Amino acid sequence: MTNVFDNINTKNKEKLLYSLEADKLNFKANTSILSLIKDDNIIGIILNGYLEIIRTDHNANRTIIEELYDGDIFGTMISSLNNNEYDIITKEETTIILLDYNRLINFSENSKSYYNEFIKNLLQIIISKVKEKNERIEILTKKTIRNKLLEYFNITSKKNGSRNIYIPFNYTDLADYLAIDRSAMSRELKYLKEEGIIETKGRRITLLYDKNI
Amino acid sequence: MTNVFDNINTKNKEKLLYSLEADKLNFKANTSILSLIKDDNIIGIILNGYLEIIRTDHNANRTIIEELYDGDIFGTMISSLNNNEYDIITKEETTIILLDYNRLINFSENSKSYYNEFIKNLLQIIISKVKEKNERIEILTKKTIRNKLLEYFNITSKKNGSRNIYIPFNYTDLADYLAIDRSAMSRELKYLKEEGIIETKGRRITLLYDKNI
DNA sequence: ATAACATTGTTGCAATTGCAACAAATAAGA
DNA sequence: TCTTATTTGTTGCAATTGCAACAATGTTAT
Repeated sequence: MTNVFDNINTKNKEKLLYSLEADKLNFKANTSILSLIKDDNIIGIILNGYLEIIRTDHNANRTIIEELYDGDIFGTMISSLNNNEYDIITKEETTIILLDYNRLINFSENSKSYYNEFIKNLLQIIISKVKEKNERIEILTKKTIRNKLLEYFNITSKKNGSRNIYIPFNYTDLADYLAIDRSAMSRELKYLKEEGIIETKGRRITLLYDKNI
Repeated sequence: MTNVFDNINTKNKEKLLYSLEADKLNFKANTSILSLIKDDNIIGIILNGYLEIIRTDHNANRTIIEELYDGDIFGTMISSLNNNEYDIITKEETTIILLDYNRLINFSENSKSYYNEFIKNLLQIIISKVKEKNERIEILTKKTIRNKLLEYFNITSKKNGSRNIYIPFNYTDLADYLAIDRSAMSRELKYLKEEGIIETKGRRITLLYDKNI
């Protein structure tokens, strides 16, 4: 995974942050930092630490939407955080910096190589986010639970180059990711197993069907 | 809308394309150019003309997924085109250029200002695509047709700063965008009208409810 | 103007889904 | 280890949805 500071040495990193007038902020674990990035033009960058984007639904069920680590970026520009169901929380002591996107783009010292590296890294990170979002949309546009599951399996399987999939979250969160009811998903997984289409063992799923259905 | 060549003069544009070894290609109207961008690393740019990303479902119904004009970009990196339901078609005579993303990122003459402007423009365009995709995901994760419609209305209304919405596509395509059955959507719109929640006149919809529901 | 085509509206019906409630199995904490 | 909390499995049932089929309306081309 690309880090925004890849190919930028420590000295240049400091220079860059100084000239961008970036705010560097440190937080204890379990602090909400949502209010800091409500402005659409703010881009946050994790210098070190760990953040989660969380959704709390009307039943007070909390689900993890995204996990963010060193060098990752966040903001309303990148993830939808407008909705009052979302929050963004430090999970350990975390240092972030906040940038104004317009200032970044209109930066006067734009011939500096470290600046241009930084922009390129941003581009890389954002492109990978676009890809993730495309995948999710591809899944969400399927009309039945079965087809959502199979699309998810196909994408994951292709990405890993294996017909064995290890689900990176628990089944409750998977249902949330697929935007379907957990118990209905559980039922559908049972059918898929009974029909010999998949096999499961905990969070490991094996696809038994030929190619992509 | 940002164009990839904003702030780059014609001479530098030519230089840039030359040094990036970009292929410039011209097509008549109604030509499929999908095969040219199957490679994940290819970014296409429209120099002039007009493209559509089309989906043809199993019933041979065709829907427009995206419309792309001068200075816009496309590729599997940006829109999901893997699925064999998709195609990308010129709708008039169109000139495009194809870039290799890795070559672009590892470009040796990376101190040239036009190169860095170009990267910045790419970043801008891609960020706006991320936003669109976030919106769509926000809608698609709603569980009922009614909530999908209302979420779509809220987002559009907020974007336009008006409680009058003009739908930019026909109702058939709207259903497709929301990933719901058209006739079921039609029924739900009828209920919303009957309950005094919205009013419609052709593709103009007026929201009658307080704030966002 | 009229035919041919495309979009929108409508409805019955079957299939799918969400919801609720609870049991069983796992994991985490004291 | 024992207790508590979380996750997973299961099922009946009602609500929602997709599907199909067709009518009505609107659009385009000749």
